[in-house]
Amino acid sequence: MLDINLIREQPDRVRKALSDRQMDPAPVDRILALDARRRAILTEVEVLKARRNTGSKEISLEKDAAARKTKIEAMREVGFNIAAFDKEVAEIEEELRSVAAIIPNLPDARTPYGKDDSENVVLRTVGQLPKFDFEPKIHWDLGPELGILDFERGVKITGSRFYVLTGLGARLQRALIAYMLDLHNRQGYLEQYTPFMVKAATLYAAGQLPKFADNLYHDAEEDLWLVPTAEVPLTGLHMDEILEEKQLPLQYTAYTPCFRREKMSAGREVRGIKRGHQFDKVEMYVFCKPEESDARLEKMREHAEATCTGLGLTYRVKQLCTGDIGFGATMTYDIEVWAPGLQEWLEVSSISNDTDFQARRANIKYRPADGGRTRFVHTLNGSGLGMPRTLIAVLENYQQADGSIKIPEVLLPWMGGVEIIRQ
RNA sequence: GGAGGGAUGGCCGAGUGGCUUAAGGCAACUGACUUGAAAUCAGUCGUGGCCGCAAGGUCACCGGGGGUUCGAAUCCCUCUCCCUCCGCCA
Repeated sequence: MLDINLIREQPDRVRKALSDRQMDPAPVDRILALDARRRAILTEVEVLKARRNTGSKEISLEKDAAARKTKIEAMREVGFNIAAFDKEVAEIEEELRSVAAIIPNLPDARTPYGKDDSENVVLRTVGQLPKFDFEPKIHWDLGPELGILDFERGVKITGSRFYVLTGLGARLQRALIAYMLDLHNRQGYLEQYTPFMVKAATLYAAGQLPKFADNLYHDAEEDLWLVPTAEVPLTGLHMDEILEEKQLPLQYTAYTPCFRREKMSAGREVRGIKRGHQFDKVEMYVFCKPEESDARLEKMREHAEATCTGLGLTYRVKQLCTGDIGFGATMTYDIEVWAPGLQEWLEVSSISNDTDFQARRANIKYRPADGGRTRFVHTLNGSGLGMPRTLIAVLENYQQADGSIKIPEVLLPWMGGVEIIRQ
């Protein structure tokens, strides 16, 4: 949610942001019209309400029955007018909310212009592309051959795009999750275990609703939604709270499964475990003071990079362009790891500064230590790496000529003595 | 799932139709007294909208939404959450 004052005072800036994001700027004009009408009515109706307040008080003091009756009649008339205005204001505010709810955040000035993901900018590549003295296999061959990845049974019990990790495959993923959570704990993030189902208000707060309802799983009977990312419950933790400045920054990490209904075209990118309706992820999330969010974004990027470095994976850092940054984001870094089997870069992490966008929707403020007016906090989110893709990278990078997988050293503490996954 | 009881400011807690612009207490902050602190005294002490350069004015908010009324924290309907008991249950 943008500040209505900002839209009112700098509509051209908002229009430009929308067109930079390849969106229609027309809603800005609708908002301006609704806002002007709303304020005009408010000034009128408030005069009436003030009159009603004093009038009602006079009635309570009026001893003469006839005079009392006259006054009540007059006030009844005022009441009708108030009700009519109130109704109109309510309608305007509802439309204002629904239009404003689909306006994305303003891209940061440093976010490069670009029409879509093809214009994202590679900032740097860390590590060398690994060389193999054999033809590296793709994870969808490696996994089943080792008996740690079972596509057929996933399809049998649930359907297309679902798979089962078996034995050391499941354990390897659990090791990755534990490794990331422990690393983020050391980096200063407080671990959270949250519900995986949330109510609509929580999704709205994080910016997922109303715009992305199509991508979410919803239980109609209980009116609960499955989380598409831990970012949603983590944002919700402090909904409708006023924090003290000394509490900030609040840094959280959480593991959750993520559920996404996105319509995926059959035949394209369907193979393997790269993209599914259910995947696991460890997330980082920060609530901080506005003046700190710039620096926190860089810190969080470093923390995500450390995850890759620890695993010994070659990766590159991209800066997303205006046409590709997320709905609530002002600036976003993506981290992609190299998958030598697939021969492609896999997006495993996305780190964004949402500034006060989510905080407005979630109504999360803080009280400055000097006692000044409350202000909205800034929020940042970043994947500590998405699981199936990281798993792909580990399998494909650590494969050996005989088809076995060497376990990365940082994962050994959770592998129960297993150092190599063999057939 | 069934029966009953609740939800008031940071916290506790009064308040069942109009001198309530929500009593009182605690906590916090400011000042006075004090060498300093404690105690005491005085004051301040919620969030947001609208108008205004400002000072200030005004409106709304007593879990959410709706209704009755000239007037609602208070009455009615409804939803959510919490507590007690019963049932079921990993």
